[in-house]
Amino acid sequence: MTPPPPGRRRSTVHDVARAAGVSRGTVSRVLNGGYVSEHAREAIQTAIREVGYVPNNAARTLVRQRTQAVGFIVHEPHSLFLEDPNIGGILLGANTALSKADYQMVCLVIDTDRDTERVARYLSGGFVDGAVIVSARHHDPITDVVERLGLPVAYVGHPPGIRRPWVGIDNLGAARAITERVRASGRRRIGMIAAALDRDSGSDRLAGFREALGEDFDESLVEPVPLYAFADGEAGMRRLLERAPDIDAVFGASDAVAAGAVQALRAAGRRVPDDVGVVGFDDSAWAVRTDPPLTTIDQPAEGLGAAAAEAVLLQLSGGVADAGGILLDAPIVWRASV
Amino acid sequence: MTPPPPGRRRSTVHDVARAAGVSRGTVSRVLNGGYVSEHAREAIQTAIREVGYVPNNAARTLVRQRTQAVGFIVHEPHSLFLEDPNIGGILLGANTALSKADYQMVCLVIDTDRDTERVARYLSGGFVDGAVIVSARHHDPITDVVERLGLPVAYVGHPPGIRRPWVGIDNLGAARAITERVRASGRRRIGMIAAALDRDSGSDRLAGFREALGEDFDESLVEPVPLYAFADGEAGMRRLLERAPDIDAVFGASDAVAAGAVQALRAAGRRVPDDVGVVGFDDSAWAVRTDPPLTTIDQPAEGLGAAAAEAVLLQLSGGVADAGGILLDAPIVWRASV
DNA sequence: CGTGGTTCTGTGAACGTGCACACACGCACG
DNA sequence: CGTGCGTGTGTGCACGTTCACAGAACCACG
Repeated sequence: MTPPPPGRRRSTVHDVARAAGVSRGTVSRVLNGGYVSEHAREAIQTAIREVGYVPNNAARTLVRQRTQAVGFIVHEPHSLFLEDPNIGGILLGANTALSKADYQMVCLVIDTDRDTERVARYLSGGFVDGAVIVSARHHDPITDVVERLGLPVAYVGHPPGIRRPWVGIDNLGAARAITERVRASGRRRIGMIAAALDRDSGSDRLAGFREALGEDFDESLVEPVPLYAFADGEAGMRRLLERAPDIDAVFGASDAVAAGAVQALRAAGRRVPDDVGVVGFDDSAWAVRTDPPLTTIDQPAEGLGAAAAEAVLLQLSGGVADAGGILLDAPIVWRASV
Repeated sequence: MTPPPPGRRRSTVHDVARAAGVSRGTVSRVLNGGYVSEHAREAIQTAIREVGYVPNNAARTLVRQRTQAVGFIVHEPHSLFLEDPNIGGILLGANTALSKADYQMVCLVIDTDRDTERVARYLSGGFVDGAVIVSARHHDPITDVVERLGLPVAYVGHPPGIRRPWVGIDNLGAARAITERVRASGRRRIGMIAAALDRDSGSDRLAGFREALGEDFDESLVEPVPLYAFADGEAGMRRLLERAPDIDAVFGASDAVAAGAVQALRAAGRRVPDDVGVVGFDDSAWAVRTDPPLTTIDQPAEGLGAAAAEAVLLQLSGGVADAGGILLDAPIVWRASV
C-alpha cells in the first residue's frame, strides 16, 4: 500500500488502468458492473488499493447527472433550531434512512435572507438529487426553486398551498385524545395555552382540544401565545390563572409551554397534579425535566425524518410519491402530571 | 423571463452564449472576471436571466478542483447529538462564518461504523474543500483520511495526538475560576461530580477543581461518572450524599449533571442553595430550567464553531493556520444556585 | 505606414468519468 | 465453413465548465 501519488495529485482511473495493464473502460466496468474476467478484476482491484484510487465525484456527477446526495433543509431561525428538540431527531432519522440507501445527506441551515438565496443557488446548482425540507414557507425562494426545477422533495409538516408529498403527525387527533384523557381523569375546568396559531400544527392542536370538549368548550379558558416556548407558557399560565382561578387542568401546546405553566403554577402556590393537572405535547426532554414529569404526546421525530427521506428516495427511484400527507402515529405518554 | 428551457434540460453557458450572440468564453468571463465590453456584458446578463442559467457546479468543480463547500462533521452517537446543546450552537456558528465567506456548509453526521466509512469516502471523493470536525477520535478512518489527503481542517476540542488547528475553551481555567467563586461564598465541603474523565474536557475540569482547592482538596468528595448526562448527575449525587452527608456545595461537570444533582438533593430533602450550593458548566438550556437556575460557565458554542470555520477558511485562502489551539473565553454566569 | 500596446473576443484543450460502440475471441450450430 | 451468440476488451465521445492561447480591432507613437 504505497502512499498517495507523489505529486499530491489524486489518482484517476487512468492510473489504475496503467497499473493493472488494462484500459480505462475495463476499470470502469469493475466499478459499475459489466463483463470482466476474473483475472482482470483481481488485477484491477489490487491496483486500486495500490494507487489509493477514489472515484472523483465531480466527474461522476457530471456525466451521470446525479449526485447521490440529498439535501436536508432547515428553515428556522437559529434560536429555534437550538430550542426545538424535534429538529435534531428529524435530522437523525433522515440521515439514517438516506445512509441505508447509500445516499449522502447534506444539511443546509437557513437563518438569514442571504442564506436563503445561497441555498436556492445550491439547489439549482445540481449539488443534490432531492431534498427534505423542514418548516417550509409558502412562496419563498426555496419552495419556488424546488417547484421550478421539479426537484424530488418531501416536506416535514404541511406547507399550505403546496401539492407535494409531506409527512407529519395528526396534531388534531392527538390533541383530542390527550384532552379526552384529561377529562376522563375527572377534571372539569380544563384550559389550554395555545401556541403558534399561525401554523397548522398550532391551530390543529387547538382544534383537537375544542373537539374533545364539545359543548363544554369555554373560549375564555384558551390563552393564545405566539411561540412554543417556555417563557410563553409561563406568561400565558399567569394570565390564565388571573382570569380563571378555579382552573383544574391545562393543556400546553408544547412541552416547553407546559413546563412554563408548571413553573407559573408553582409560583402561584398551586400543586401539580393535585390542584391543577398539566399535559404537554412533543415528549421532548422538557417533559422529564419538570417536576412532576409531564404526561404528553410522543412526537416521533426520527420517524418523521425517516418517512420524509423515504418519500424522496421513492421519487428518486422512479416511483411516484403520493402528493399528499403521511400521518405518523403520535401516542400518549402517561406520566405523573395529571 | 421565460420559463425554464422546454425540454427540462438545464441551460448551459452555450445556451447563454447563443442567446447573447457571443461565445462561451465571453460568458465565462463575465462570470469569472476578465476583459469584456460593456455592450457584451449587458447582453449576456439579460441572456442569463432569459434562459434561467445557473452554473453547473459539478463541471465547475471538475475543472477548478475546488467545491466551495466545507464539511461539518459530527462524530457523536445520535443520542448525544440530541442531548448536547453545544453541538447545535457550534453548527450554527460555523454555518454563519462559512456563509459570510460564500462557502456552503455540508453537515455530515456519523452514528454507525457504516456512516464513518461513507463519510470518509465522501471526504476523499472531493466533495468538500475542507472540514470542521467535532468530537474527533484518534486513529479513526475520518482523521486518517483527513491526514492522508492533507485536507484543510480544524477540530473543535482537542483530539489527542493530532497536530492540527483546533479551538476549544480553557476548561481547566474556567473550572478553577468557578470553584474559587464557590469557595469565596463561604462553602467549606465542596464536592464534584466529575464526568467523562476519558476526554480532555472532563479531566481538565477536574484538574481545575483540584487546583482551586489546593491543600483543601479531598479525594473522597469527587464522584466520577461516565457521561455528561442528567441521569449520571442524579446517581452521582446520591452516592456523594451517602458518603459525605455534610457536603455543602457541589460542582457538576456539566449543566445536565448539575441538574441531576439538584434533583437528587431535593429528593434527599436538601434545599438549594440554602443547604447545598450547586454550580454547573455549559450554560445550556438546563441551567435556566432547574429551580433555582444554575450558576455556570458560559460555553461559547457559536463562537467555537465560527472560530473553527475561520481556521479552515484561512487555510483555504493559502494562509498557514497555527497547528495549535485557540482558546476562547468562557466566563462565569452568576445565577441563584449557589 | 510600420510598430507596440491595450482591450476585447473566439477556439481548442483539458478536468475525470460513464457509456455506446466496435471489435476480438471461443464456441456451438446448421 | 459461414453464421450467430455470449463474453471480454479497447476507443471515442459527451458531460459543462475554465483557462491558455491566438488573434482582431483600435489607438498612439515614432
